[in-house]
Amino acid sequence: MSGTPFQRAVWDALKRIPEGRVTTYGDLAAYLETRAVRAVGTAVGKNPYAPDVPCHRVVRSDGHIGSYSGEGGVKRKISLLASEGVHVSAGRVRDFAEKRHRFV
DNA sequence: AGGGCGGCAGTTG
DNA sequence: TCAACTGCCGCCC
Repeated sequence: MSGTPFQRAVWDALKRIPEGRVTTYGDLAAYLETRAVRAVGTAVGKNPYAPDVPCHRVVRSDGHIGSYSGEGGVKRKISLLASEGVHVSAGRVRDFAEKRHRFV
């Protein structure tokens, strides 16, 4: 099981996000040249390579932490981000604009 | 500030 | 195989 081409494209994009940075589902969709933002979210959640593919570095376009279907849920997502220097308070990423990674 | 609809891949009946 | 529902969202009403 290695996922569909679409999922692999999403996961591959995730690996391009540097540590300590985050991106949004919208940016991900734009990078993949699709408007299927929800589909992107679904693909991210299906990621089977937990730590290797940093699915926790994907947040909402408004800076909110979003959701997390992996072990520990949102709590875990926040912990992982915190360990990289990305702090979350009140469900929001601090200095979101600065931490936001742009695919070039 | 809140709620609802929209576009798309995957999964399930 | 076909149709319908769901999902780590986003944007407009």
